[in-house]
Parts: sequence; structure tokens; C-alpha cells
Amino acid sequence: MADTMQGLRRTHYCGEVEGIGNTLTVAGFVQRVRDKGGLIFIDLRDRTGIVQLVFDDDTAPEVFEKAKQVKSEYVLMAQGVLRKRESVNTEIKTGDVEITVNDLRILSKAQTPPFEIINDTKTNEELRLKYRYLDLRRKKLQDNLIMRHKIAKVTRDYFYDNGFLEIETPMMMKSTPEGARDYLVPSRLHEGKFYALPQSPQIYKQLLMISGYDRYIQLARCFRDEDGRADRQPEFTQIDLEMSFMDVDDILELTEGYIKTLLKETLGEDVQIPLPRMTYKDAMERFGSDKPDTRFGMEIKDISDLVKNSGFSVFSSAVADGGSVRAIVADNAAGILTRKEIDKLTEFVRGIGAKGLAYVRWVEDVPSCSFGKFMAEGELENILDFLGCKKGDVALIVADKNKVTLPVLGALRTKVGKQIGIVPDGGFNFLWITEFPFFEWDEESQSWLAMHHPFTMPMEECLDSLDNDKGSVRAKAFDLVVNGTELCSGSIRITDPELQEKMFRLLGLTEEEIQAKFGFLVDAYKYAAPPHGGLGIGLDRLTMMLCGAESLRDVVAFPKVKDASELMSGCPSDVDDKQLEELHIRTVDIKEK
RNA sequence: GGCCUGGUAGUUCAGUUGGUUAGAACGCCGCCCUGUCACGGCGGAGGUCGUGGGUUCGAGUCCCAUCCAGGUCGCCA
Repeated sequence: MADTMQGLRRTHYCGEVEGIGNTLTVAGFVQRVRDKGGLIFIDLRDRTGIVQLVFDDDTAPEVFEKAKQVKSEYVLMAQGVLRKRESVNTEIKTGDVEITVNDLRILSKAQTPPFEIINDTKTNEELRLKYRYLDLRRKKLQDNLIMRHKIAKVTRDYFYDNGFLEIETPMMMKSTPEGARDYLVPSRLHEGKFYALPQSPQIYKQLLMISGYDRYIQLARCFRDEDGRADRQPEFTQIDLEMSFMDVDDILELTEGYIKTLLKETLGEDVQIPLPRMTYKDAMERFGSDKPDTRFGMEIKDISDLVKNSGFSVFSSAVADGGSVRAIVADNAAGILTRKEIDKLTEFVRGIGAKGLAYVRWVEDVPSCSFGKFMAEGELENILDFLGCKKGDVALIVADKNKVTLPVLGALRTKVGKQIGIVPDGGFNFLWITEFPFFEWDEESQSWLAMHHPFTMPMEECLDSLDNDKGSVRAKAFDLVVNGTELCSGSIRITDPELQEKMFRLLGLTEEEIQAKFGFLVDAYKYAAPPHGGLGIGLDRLTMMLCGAESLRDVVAFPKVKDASELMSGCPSDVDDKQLEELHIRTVDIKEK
């Protein structure tokens, strides 16, 4: 039988003991036992830190005997006197004190854990996820989850102070199968019908504006049935916001105030506001990405004009076909980007849609160049001159349609930047990306899709282009990007029901489809709506960023793995035939599969 | 779904051209040790080498298939 706590009550957390000479009571897990023979030291851990317990054979033999049974990860409660240590451990914050224990309770014994509960564990993640409850004992994960808590608190405080109301929206809603796949919940009472778990509370928060709640916030759990990534979980949390009588600038300003407050209160960092802004078009032209990492340069340059009449047909024909030839220059990188490395990069760009990669690698007095023999007198010099390329540099060139050159060079820029070590470690480079295109041409379906979502307001000056030049229509949509990661995404919504119906039609939805999917929303806007807009901030990614974590799995208490299963509980799992029957799902269908 | 990487004691890893009884460190168990703090010393237990098949006199090692995990592309309005 284990001991009980009877007669004792915790007075201090391990990391917060104080008052030399006082009797105090601590409780926690055993980090380590050091048995010296006649003297035992136990490091006791709780979420605040570690305190050393001391047991002396001479002064308290009975307690000493009990301490001899203690092993790693046992749960103890101990009462004793706090005193100065004979030798100080400068590594921990309670390293100059210890507790001489006079009452020890072994509250719970532990099996030997499958891996050591130490901070810098090297144990592979699969095993740690299977025993997540043990992995969560580690200080690093505890610190991350505590940070997550702090972020949630600062977030609520900031937006509450700015007049936002926290309102819950349903977890079971109508499926709207645009975009990501929905997680579906079969209905027992309606045979053959399904709820969907929300990909976001988008529609509901817009309805709340129509209902006059003016400013809404929710830390909303969202679901998407897609493959996982280090920065993508099937289940995640958005700081979901919507506000009335606000235009883009008002929302950006409010959000900047939030970012500034958040970084100050969590990390003590000062962020300069307003944050820099860049249009989508500029971001694509300069960085080949709508979420550029602006911690380093290596911007994309357009050399189409220089090569449009080139003897190298790959270049000239790309320009003639309406595409472009563009380049990035890696300064002083010829040492790292050897021929072999460039071959690997060529494979890389082929994997993401480019036909090939031209390069200039300038090590000797004469640059070595993959297309040199096609160049006319002085042509290469002109290109290098334009690019500002000098000895020791490597220029990487892609020729294709703009839809290929820009994203490929963007991806290459990120990859090469990391490879040659010019991406700084610390710091947060925030950047607003604005004026996203409204429409996006989809090759597969040969139709226009909404890049953001169909409720996004086009910019006023683009309304005239809706019918004849869809590709040029920009939207009142914006993203906040930090160090190459999208942190938040938002827009102003359409409040005019006629315009909304028009946008649906332009997106190829029939009257029947509009009615079936969004009829209630279209109807709602007929009863007047304040101008409004909002955004969603990825709480998980935000936490990851502030913790310096490399994976969402390090900032989510019980994460899923890549295939959306959970290794600890083993879900998703089989269910009883009876349950399936009640849900009108034929077991034979499942078993055949 | 494609591609890449990995899978050997509880854990992290090593394991030669294919060749005797598969090693180390940490952890675990036992004994010793009164100022340790990654304590130390001595001793010990612990392995279907992911799984299945193949080549071979002989496979942890070579081949094929498969499973699991991670990364990445597709996908993620």
C-alpha cells in the first residue's frame, strides 16, 4: 500500500521554496536518486522546477530507510526544514538550498519508464508519443504548454480589453466541401445524413456580425481531414476574430497592437509597429512566395529582357511564350554549391515543376556556366552585371511560365538560403501580405476558384473588372507572415447580397448550389449587415514560434501523427457493430474495404 | 498516392569484403560508499537484429516484398 497525504498539505512548489530554517512541504516526481551509502539525495520535480531532498542515516534513520526504497519517477510528498547547502549547484534556481526531510510519503510507485524523463532526450518520437503522458513530464514540453497557456491569456486579455466578446460556435455543422476535406459525423436520427466538424467558424462568425455582436473572439478548435506535416495537425486551434465597422487598415492596426503586446508579455521583446506591408504581387515578384522569409535577401531578379533574343532557346522561347527568365544569386556560395550540389538542386526544382535549372558558378577567373556555349559575345557579362554577380557567387536561373519560375525560385531561395547559412536564427520578421488575388485559375477543373474564400470582398477599384478580367481582381484579403510561415489570414467580407450572389455565380455555382450550400447566409445578408471583416490566427503556429519549437507536436498536448492517428490511444479505431447500426452504416461496407 | 531517410538490448547508437558466442554508453537489478547534484566503485541480467520471403555452406550485413515512424511533393478555399 502506498502512503497517503493525510496530515500534510503542500506549502511550496519545488521551484519556489524559500525561507531558510522554515518547515515546508513539497510534492512531486522523483527526477533522480543519489545514494551515497549513509546519505541519500533525491531531486524532486514539479512543473516549477527541482528541489533537493536530503536524508541522513544518523539524524533520521527511519525516514532514511524509507528513502532507500525510492526510485525514479515515484510520486512523493516530503516535509522538512529548508537549509543552505554545503555545496551549491549553480545549474538550477534552487541550487543553494535543500530540504532535510523528517516526513516522507511515497504516494505512488512507478514502473521503470520506457525512456528516461530527461530534458534533452534522444528517444525517438514514436515511442515518446505512445507514452505521451510520460513525455509530457519533461520540462521542455511543460514549458511549451505553459507558454501556450500564457499566450491564450494575453490574447483573451487584449481582445477583451478591446471590446471583443467570446462566443462559442457549433462543433457540428453543415458540410461545405470546398477546400479541405471535412471530418464527417454520421447522424443517428437522420439516416444517411452527416454533420461536419468545422474547418473554421467562418460562417457563424459572419452571422454574429449580422446579429450585432460587433466584435467576436473565440479560441476555436478547427478540423481538416488532410495529411499531416510538422506544422499541420488535423485538429488545430485558431484565434478566431470578426469585427464590424472595420476596414483592412483598422484590422491590421488592431492586430499589430496585439502582436506587440503578445511579444512583450511573453518574451519581453519589443516589436516595432506598424509592421511592414507588401502586396501579394510584390511578394511573388521579389520572393516567389506569398509568405516570404524576409530575414535574408537573395531576391528574385527578372532577366527576361536581357535574354529574349538569346541564342539559348530555353531562355528566348520561355520569353516568347509569355513566360520569363528569372534568377537568384547566392553570394560567396561557390564553395558550398559545388557542381554536385547544384545537380541536387536541379533534381529538386524538377520535382516541383521546373524543366531544369541553369546556373553560373563563378570560381575561376572565367565563370563556369551551364549555358555558356549558347551565349553571344558579351551576353553572359551583361546578365552577370545586371544580377550583380561577382567571383565566388552562384547564380541559379529558371526559365518558364511565370506560374513556374516564381514559385520554383521562391522554394529554391528558401532551400539555398538555409543551405548556405544566411538565414539568421533568432528574430521575428513580421510582414503583412495584402491585396491577394480574388480568383485563382484551376487547371484541373478548368475553372476559377476563390483564392481566399467566396465571402471575401473584392477591392472597390476592381469591381468593374469582375466580368471581363477576373485574373486582375484583387481582394481585401491579407496574411500575416513571420519568418516564412503564415501566421494569420483574414479579409473584409461581402455584405451586399447582390454582390455575394454575383461572386458565387462567377465561381461557377448554380442557383441551386448557392441555395443548398449558402442559402441561409445569403438570406441573412438581406436583413442588413454592418461592414465587417476578421481573421484567424493559428494559435499552434504562434506558440511554436514563441517557444522556438520545430514541430506542432511540441506545442500540442496530445498531437496526432502524419496519418492523423494518435499513437497513445490508437485512434481512430474500430467501433461496435451496434454503434454502426444505429448510425445506419452497414458494417459489410466497411469490412469489404 | 510519389520520392527520400530511418527501424539492432528498456533507450541512444556501433557492428569491417557476408564468417566464432552481436558490442558500447545510459537505464535496470545486486553489493559498497556521509556532501552528491550527468555522483562514484564493483558485479549482473537483458537481443525472434521491424515482419515475411529469397540468394548463400553461412545473412544484422546482399536481393524482393511488406509494416511502422519522420521529412518532403501532391493535398491543405
